[in-house]
Amino acid sequence: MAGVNKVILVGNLGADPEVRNLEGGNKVATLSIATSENYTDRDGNRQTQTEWHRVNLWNGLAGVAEQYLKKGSKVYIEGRLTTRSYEKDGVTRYSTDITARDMVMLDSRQDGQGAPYEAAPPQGATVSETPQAVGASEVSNDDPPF
Amino acid sequence: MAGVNKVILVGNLGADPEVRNLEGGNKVATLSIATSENYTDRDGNRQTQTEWHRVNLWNGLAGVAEQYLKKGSKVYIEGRLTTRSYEKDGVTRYSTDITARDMVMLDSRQDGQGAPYEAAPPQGATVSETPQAVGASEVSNDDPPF
Amino acid sequence: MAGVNKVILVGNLGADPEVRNLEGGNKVATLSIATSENYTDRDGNRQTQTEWHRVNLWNGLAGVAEQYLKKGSKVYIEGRLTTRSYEKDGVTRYSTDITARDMVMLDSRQDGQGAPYEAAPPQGATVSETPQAVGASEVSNDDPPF
Amino acid sequence: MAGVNKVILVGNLGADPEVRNLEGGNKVATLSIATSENYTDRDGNRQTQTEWHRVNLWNGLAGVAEQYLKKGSKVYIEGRLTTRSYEKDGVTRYSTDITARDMVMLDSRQDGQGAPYEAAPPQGATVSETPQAVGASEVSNDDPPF
DNA sequence: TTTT
DNA sequence: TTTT
Repeated sequence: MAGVNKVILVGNLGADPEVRNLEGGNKVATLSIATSENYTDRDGNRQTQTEWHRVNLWNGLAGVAEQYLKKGSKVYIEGRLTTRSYEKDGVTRYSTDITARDMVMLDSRQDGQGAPYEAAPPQGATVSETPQAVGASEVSNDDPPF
Repeated sequence: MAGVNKVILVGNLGADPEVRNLEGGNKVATLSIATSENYTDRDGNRQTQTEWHRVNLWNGLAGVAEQYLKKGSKVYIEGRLTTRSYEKDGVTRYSTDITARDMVMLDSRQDGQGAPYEAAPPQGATVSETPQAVGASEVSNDDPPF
Repeated sequence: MAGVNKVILVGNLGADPEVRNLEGGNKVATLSIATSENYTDRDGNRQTQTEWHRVNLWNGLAGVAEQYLKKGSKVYIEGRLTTRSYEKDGVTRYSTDITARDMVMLDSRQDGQGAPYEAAPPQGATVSETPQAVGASEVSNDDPPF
Repeated sequence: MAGVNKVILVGNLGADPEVRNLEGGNKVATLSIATSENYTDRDGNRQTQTEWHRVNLWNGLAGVAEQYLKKGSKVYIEGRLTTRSYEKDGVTRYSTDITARDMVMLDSRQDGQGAPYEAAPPQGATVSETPQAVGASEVSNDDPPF
């Protein structure tokens, strides 16, 4: 029954995050992320192909995105595919998004012009929806690593 | 500019593969794959959430899918997300698919009723769009491992 | 500073799990997993290359491994690389293991000879070290999906 | 038989790449990459845990590493685990490395002091051991995407 | 040491 | 539409 549904992206935000505070007290941030691949076409010319992805982050991750990400930011995202259906103009339509489970910010702090992030975390800070206490890597101690 | 666009799925086919032979000589197989996750809801009841994924396989991979996969087959898929737009009834609509890069068949041969596959490859046979010659794992020899 | 350290395996157990109950109350199961790749060498002969991996599972995952896995079982493992050093005969030696974060069992129930698992979970049951409540896939409700 | 053996890293080089040109004409570059995770220990203190990984890149990838990477560079690596054994002082020892299949450079060009890269590719350029021609994302054309 |  |  169970399976694996995993997406891994490294790309840049095409716009600032859109953040919504929902009635039930949850927060969701939506990112539009471009992943580009370079390749050489059959005529030998270099081409770039870009895909755009809608990524939803919830609560803790949404707060970090709201605070630290902006248009142009580079991020690593791990999540899962979720397709939802909705009615529009009497037609059923589908939208496929990525729900993030982990995010790593990949921009250098020092690359900013000015001081865009007041309380910026260290470059590359990892944020998980479900924070994990990571113990020592020794198998022989009595401490689980997750 | 370049980035990462990766999808990893383990799930079951909801139907037999749909195979099309294109005019240019290419072959494409489309799979409908379900990935299911079990969880306990806030009332303590076990629930299953299923996502459905459209996966396109090309040429070599398509041929293997056509020959060996059927409704119910369990597979591992690695690929990338591709969103295309199309017009329907004068409205632009979007469809997000997965283009497969690698596939591993996860069914045992012996689970079949009868002998569905005349020339079945070993269970779990890996098929790549771009077959790789894998050398010895010794770093010290003069042989690259890919 | 933060980064990504991820391992994904699909392979078979070379032996039954080794389970230890530690003094602090933790349980650890160690799996020896083979991943095999087929390729054609430069002389055109089919070859198989097998890598062996040591995988450690903790507590909840260890219990599931102890109960349901055995020599020959096929599993999907997601985890991270952990290298530890130890002294042996006055020499510092290193061992690189994988610490599992998720496991999916890939064997069919019906492939058993007899009834090896009294209370076997559904085929492909996913077990996580940190169980996740997964909500609906609707973005528009007020329910976070993780 | 076949399986999956995949490693994904995002981390920084602890030293400049070590490059060797082998007798058979192959080139190999070895990277030492740190992946760090932040967590809160049971006393509520923030801790960082760092793992170090040995990554081997061959030929084309090795050339790119040699030319563009240096101590401190941030990279995304995808590859597979390879364990080799060797004799030292009459004892069999094991070493587990990662053989890279893809690399994405994650540093901004503009972060350099001076002009370290004469012919630097765009930031985040992806390099694969086996370059892939990536076609259009339209399923309906006759062009395979890999 | 697995699997086919 | 799958799987258990």
